[in-house]
Amino acid sequence: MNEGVLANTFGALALAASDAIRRGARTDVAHGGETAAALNLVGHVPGLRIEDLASGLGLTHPGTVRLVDRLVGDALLERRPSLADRRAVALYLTRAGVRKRRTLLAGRLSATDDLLAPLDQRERIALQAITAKLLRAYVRDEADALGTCRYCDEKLCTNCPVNEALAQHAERE
Amino acid sequence: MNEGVLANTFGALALAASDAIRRGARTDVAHGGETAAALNLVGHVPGLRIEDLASGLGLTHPGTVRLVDRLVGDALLERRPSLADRRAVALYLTRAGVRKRRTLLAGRLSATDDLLAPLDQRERIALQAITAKLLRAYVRDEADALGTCRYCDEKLCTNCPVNEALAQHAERE
DNA sequence: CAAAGTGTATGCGAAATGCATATATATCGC
DNA sequence: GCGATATATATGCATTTCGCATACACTTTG
Repeated sequence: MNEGVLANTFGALALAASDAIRRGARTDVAHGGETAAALNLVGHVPGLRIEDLASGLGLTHPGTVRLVDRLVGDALLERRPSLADRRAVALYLTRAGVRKRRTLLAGRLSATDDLLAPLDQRERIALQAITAKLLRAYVRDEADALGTCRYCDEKLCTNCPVNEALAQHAERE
Repeated sequence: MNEGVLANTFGALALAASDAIRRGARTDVAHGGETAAALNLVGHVPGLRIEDLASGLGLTHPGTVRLVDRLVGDALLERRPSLADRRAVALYLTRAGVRKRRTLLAGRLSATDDLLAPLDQRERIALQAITAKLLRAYVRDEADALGTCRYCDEKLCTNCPVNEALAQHAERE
């Protein structure tokens, strides 16, 4: 079998899935770009600093500051002083932010579920094994993890690479 | 196995793949957004009208007109009068556009190949079957096909849904 | 304690896109 | 065949998101 065929087909499917995820996020959050992902990441890692959020989102620091401004303006996000470093801010979801994130994650899950609906049980098991293998190989450091999993629901992630990277990070300290 | 786990992991992997594809496109084309996808679609469907390009890209018509302006400004795209309908414009790649598209497709292929590198032959065969099944179920009409396959290389697509949809469309006429 | 480094914020501008609208051509009903 | 409606493209204007350059506060290091 020609190798490129798999890469091409898989790329198309990945694009379709990511489109569906972004479409849902856009209707839920009232801001475009990476705003929804930011909300989700802060929910996953409470107390996250803006600098780390920026690297997870793949944005510049100033861009992320403005993005945080938008979410704070919507009362979904809260800046608190960081205890460890008085320069930094610790980001937390407000109660409304927590609710919004639940909506967001539910929408993403249902969109992805719809896409996967045609698969039978055998295929699901095979795809799960392949997907886990690829994701694990792809994610190398903490920034990768935050970026790749910026729309993830950590409750649905066995051996979540983000949590793993954060744990390794904590061990180093 | 909890169903959400597969959807969550697959969503993360799809996002990673789509990020990689877009990153490559961004470095190759000098314009962001859907510009690279437009270049690719016109290469796939020479003579495409702006209206159909817009639906494939998921943009409004005016947005697409401006996008075409950019590519024409770069001498990658050419507007020609449509023979069938004198209101319409038929879009074609210039020679430079053809070259650019080749670069674009090569980059996409290598990025996706890298992502899939950890898989052995058995896994590749399984993933190919699953991917083809999902893609076929997902793509319903011509607009879907243009959108989902807007970064595809039609040479690497067995039973390409775009070509199939276009063929059905031609039959209806 | 001074100097360099790090985290955040702001002024300014650029790029991509949408909405409203104008114009040319096509199609449909009568 | 002609007028009304629909369709394809284009343009003026505004908005949103984001980057670059820079300023300021705090931390770390020598």
